[in-house]
Amino acid sequence: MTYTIKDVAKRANVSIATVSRILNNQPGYSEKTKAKVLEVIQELGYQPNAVARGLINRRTHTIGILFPSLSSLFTGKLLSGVEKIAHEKESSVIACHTQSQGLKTMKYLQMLNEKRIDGLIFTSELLKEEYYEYIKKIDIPAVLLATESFAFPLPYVKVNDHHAAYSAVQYLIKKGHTKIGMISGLPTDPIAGKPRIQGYLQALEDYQLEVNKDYIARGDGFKFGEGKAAFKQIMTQFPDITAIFCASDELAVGAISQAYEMGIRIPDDVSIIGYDNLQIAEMSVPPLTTVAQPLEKMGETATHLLFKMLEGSNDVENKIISHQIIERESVKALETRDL
Amino acid sequence: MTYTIKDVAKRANVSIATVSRILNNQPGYSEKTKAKVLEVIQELGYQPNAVARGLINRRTHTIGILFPSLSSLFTGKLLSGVEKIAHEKESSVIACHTQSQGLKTMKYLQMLNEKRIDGLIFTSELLKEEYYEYIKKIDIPAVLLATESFAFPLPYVKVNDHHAAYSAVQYLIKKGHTKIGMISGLPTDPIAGKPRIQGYLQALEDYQLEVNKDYIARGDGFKFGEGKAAFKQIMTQFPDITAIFCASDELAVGAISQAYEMGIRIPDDVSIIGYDNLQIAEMSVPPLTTVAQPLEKMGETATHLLFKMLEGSNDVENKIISHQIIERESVKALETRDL
DNA sequence: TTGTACGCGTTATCAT
DNA sequence: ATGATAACGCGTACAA
Repeated sequence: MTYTIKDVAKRANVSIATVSRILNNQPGYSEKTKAKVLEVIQELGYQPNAVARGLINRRTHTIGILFPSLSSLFTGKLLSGVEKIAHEKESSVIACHTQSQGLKTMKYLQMLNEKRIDGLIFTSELLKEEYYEYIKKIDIPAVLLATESFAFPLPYVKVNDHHAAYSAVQYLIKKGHTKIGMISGLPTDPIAGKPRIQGYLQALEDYQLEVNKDYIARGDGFKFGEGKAAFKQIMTQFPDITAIFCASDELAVGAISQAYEMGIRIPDDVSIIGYDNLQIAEMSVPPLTTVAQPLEKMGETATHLLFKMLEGSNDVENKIISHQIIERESVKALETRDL
Repeated sequence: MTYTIKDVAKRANVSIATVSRILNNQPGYSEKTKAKVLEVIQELGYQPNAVARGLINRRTHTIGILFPSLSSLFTGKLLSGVEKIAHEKESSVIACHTQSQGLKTMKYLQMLNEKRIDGLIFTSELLKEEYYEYIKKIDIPAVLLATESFAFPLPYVKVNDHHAAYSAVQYLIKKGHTKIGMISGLPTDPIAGKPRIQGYLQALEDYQLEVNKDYIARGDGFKFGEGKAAFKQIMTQFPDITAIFCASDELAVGAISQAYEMGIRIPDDVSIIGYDNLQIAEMSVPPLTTVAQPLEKMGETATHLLFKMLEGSNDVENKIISHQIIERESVKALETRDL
């Protein structure tokens, strides 16, 4: 049996209005009736119906979050941060899995709209016009997480990919490397592809190192298998490369794995630096040096931002989260250079 | 602007009853009015309010899922499978993060109850009496995923841990190993601790191998760091051990990592077999041989089971999912034995 | 301090 | 084939 506010009212010999007031601690009752009502609530184990509340308050205390993949190593941390803050704000989070498909994404957006979520977090991929138009049409607060949009004005929280990539390559250079390759994502990916490639290029230029476009092996994504393939390709073509910047930790671990198969020693023969600092970074053999995105913190920040919007704040600003080099053992110093 | 059924009705010159009928394709209108109404719906971009629907239908098309951790490698796959089926069933899933804390868990349970979720999935940890009593009290369909309860009658889906552990050790034995250690979780953990230890013990016994309780190094959990520590301990104490069964892939990868630090070669000096088959298993160097739990499939199965319960089916049965040895490169054959 | 009654957006029952 | 209208469980103006 699940009780309603009416049951409580009847049993406590008061009106539902009084019960409601007590529940929402608004003024208008004596301490005595309050005590009585609370007692009855306790007794019955009454729990307010959030659905009814949502209907009348126009607030469901639920937010939605869209991920291209739910099972990637990346997603967990993000979700964890988001859920943490949402929970602090008395809200819950509906996790959706778009598989990067436009159709699925639109369906999820619709479903979330029908459920009247309070706000939306969109993660890790490009915001298509179709999505933006819909979000705008249903007029719901939304923030971008681990992605950004150049075309549409939605606030975002992410690291500066260009800068982070630059830092990684700079680190390699300061360790004395001069022949530096890269395993990248798709250059057509404006979020995680191109900016990292450009950061890499920029660093080489700034330090007057040879830039050879063929030093960049492109994966179709950021996955392990692609890292393996790319490493093989790059190392057979340019065996004199001494260090590689990988655009993701999965790519980097793939490279390490491939190196092992090829009998190439990391970091003795070639140094590897990754990007992300996922759990696998510390678990790899050797442990992976990488530039960290603080994913959990990013999730928290995005959620704080979203709630600020919900509370009607007007100073919603994009947040660039600072990245950081995590030194482990996959990079070897050559003759060190002072720069 | 977000429209209601009233707006549609007015604009189409029909009653809200008719609109509702069309929306739920129930009989009682002409093709002509149907067309007209659909047209208006299109025009306005009307989307039914699921909150109002939930209130009257007593069905929210939302299920809740409780995880001890949201960011573990384990969780993602499980969630992915659950979400997939839920989505097929036109439902969404609220992900909760209990941190294995009783208080938090109870709070989540309450919140989910207030939101009037249709069903609940409880994962990866022991179902306390308090939880069960509450679930029973609010009278909501629930299934256990990657865990089971000996004390309380909730259906579960998981692999047979005892059997899976047995298989792993048997595999080692068939590869010719006779001095086999184990890195385990807590023996007091009735779900993932004890059964795996007993499976290990049983296999040794069945094949008349020496069982030495000290060959078991206990972690406080199943994490990477614990794997490292346990490996160090076990190998310094018993350097003649040739193979180790690890109760999780994280533990196994920790062992491999530690081996690397100690200059012990895997699998040449010692063989390692893991448990889970997470993504890290294929990524490790060398790639990890392990006994696979099909996590995604388990998530799917649990969700199917839950929906069966929702639909009032009475043949809800526990599902034991079959495990499977995934051969990779972390186990070396000694003189092979025919057994 | 307290209660009545309307409305939130639907579905469903009963008329017509 | 269609329309009024009463729920669903709650919050809140208004009245008392």
